[in-house]
Amino acid sequence: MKMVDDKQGQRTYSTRSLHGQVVHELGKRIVSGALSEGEVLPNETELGAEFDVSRTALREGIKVLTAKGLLASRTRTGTRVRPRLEWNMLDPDILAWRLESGQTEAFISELYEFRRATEPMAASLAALRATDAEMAVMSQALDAMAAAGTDVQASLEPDLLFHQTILNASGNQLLASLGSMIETAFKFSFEMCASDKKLDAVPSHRAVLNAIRARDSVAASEAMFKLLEYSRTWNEEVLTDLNSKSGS
Amino acid sequence: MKMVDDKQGQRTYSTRSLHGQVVHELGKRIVSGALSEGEVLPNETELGAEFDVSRTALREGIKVLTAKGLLASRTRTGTRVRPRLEWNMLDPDILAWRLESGQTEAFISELYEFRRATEPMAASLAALRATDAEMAVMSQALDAMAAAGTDVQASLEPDLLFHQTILNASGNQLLASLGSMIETAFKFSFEMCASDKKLDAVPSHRAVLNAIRARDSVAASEAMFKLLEYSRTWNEEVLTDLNSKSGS
DNA sequence: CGACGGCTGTTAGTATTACAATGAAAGCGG
DNA sequence: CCGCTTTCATTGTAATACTAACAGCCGTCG
Repeated sequence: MKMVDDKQGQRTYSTRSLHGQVVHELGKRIVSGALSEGEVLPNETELGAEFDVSRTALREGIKVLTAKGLLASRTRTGTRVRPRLEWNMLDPDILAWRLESGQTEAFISELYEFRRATEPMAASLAALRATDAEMAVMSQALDAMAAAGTDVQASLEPDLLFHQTILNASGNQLLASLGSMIETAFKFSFEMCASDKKLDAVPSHRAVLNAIRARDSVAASEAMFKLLEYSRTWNEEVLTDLNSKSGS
Repeated sequence: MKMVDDKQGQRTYSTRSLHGQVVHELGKRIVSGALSEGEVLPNETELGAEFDVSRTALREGIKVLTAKGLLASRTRTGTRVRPRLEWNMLDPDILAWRLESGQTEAFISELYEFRRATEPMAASLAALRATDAEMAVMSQALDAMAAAGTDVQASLEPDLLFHQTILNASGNQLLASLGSMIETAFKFSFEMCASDKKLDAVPSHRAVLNAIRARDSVAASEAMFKLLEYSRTWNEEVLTDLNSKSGS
């Protein structure tokens, strides 16, 4: 029997390899602000020594972060952290790092703003374009959520599947790649679920599915909007509960 | 005197370096479908020979594409193209490659769907949060557009600035990083602008700015929505014109 | 006969070394 | 003070050697 201690998620980059470790360690430092915008990193040999990896492995790691918009290298000048505005904030790894690196509340609020903009649109498109197979998947996911009852943890996986399927069913590849964003939001909920606050997400999800089945794009959009408002409210209540408990 | 034939844009990865060339060449092949999902690439020595670069440079290129979700490497099995669903479709480079690689019409339509979801939201948030400085920038951009008149090309740069500033003013970093998406859409308009169809984008933009100035988030959202519909209609008309001209 | 388990070879991963190219900054000449 | 040259630290590229992982083969054993 094998324990999987490192829940991988959609993370594009595994932490197994050496350059992968460099990516995640440096990535977290940058996103958390330990390395601030414009700051120049030590040169490659020094940095390699610090991480105890060869220059090769280090450079591969740097290239990955460059691809995500976090770093920029130039000869003679060195490698420096690019301004936050130029980062690819929707990159799955960056989302994960932001979640792990403080400012959680503000970040979650950003996520919900973004979801409120995009997911209703996805639902409305899904109402027009979803295939029978996709609706079947959504239906099964809904059943699994119902079976999980008030066990928030157990219901998160089918919940994610439900949302991802809607995104895919929108027929818009840009919307479809927002799955990683939702997953990040769920990772947060997962940590919050110690609370005794009850959440019955099934009805709001069912409303969305029904609207899609009825090919009613307006209703689908509205139902999804309500779902998100409901979910956000729950998250905020749990959060304020936690804060009041820890406060003095 | 030097000609800059390769207009750089926001492109995260320059094509100057060798591994950069590998990134763009392989990236285009994958996005265009010349390399299809699941396909395994030749091994690193062979592929290096094909591009006439060392294994080092090739690997750095591959790492970049892996970071964007296009590739995945495993020992013994080799490097293979990941399924489209797992690509980071909002990555600036991937957007650019999609634009260059056929299916343009469908892609543009996706872009507009996405913009219709996000930009009205950004405008409504900007109405609540924009600083005086940001509104000043928007105002100047608007003036520049007006000065450009019906010269679509000249008006694109301030137009982009206008939209980017709204995204930034939303105070939401996720929304802010959609600038690259708008830029891609504009790159397309740029190519279309040979048309004799006239477009006066200034009034619709002014309406957005006025709503933001008035701190009216609902009006800002609606004005942005109308702006996008107007712009989309223009693009489609130009496109059908072109098609009817080239079609026998 | 079928399932299991070790062996083998291919492939990516890492390390080391050496050298090339770049371009910022110091130095120099006018 | 300006503009040209030279310097040289830093990233970029290459070549080579070795390590680690692991899919698939093959032989053994139940």
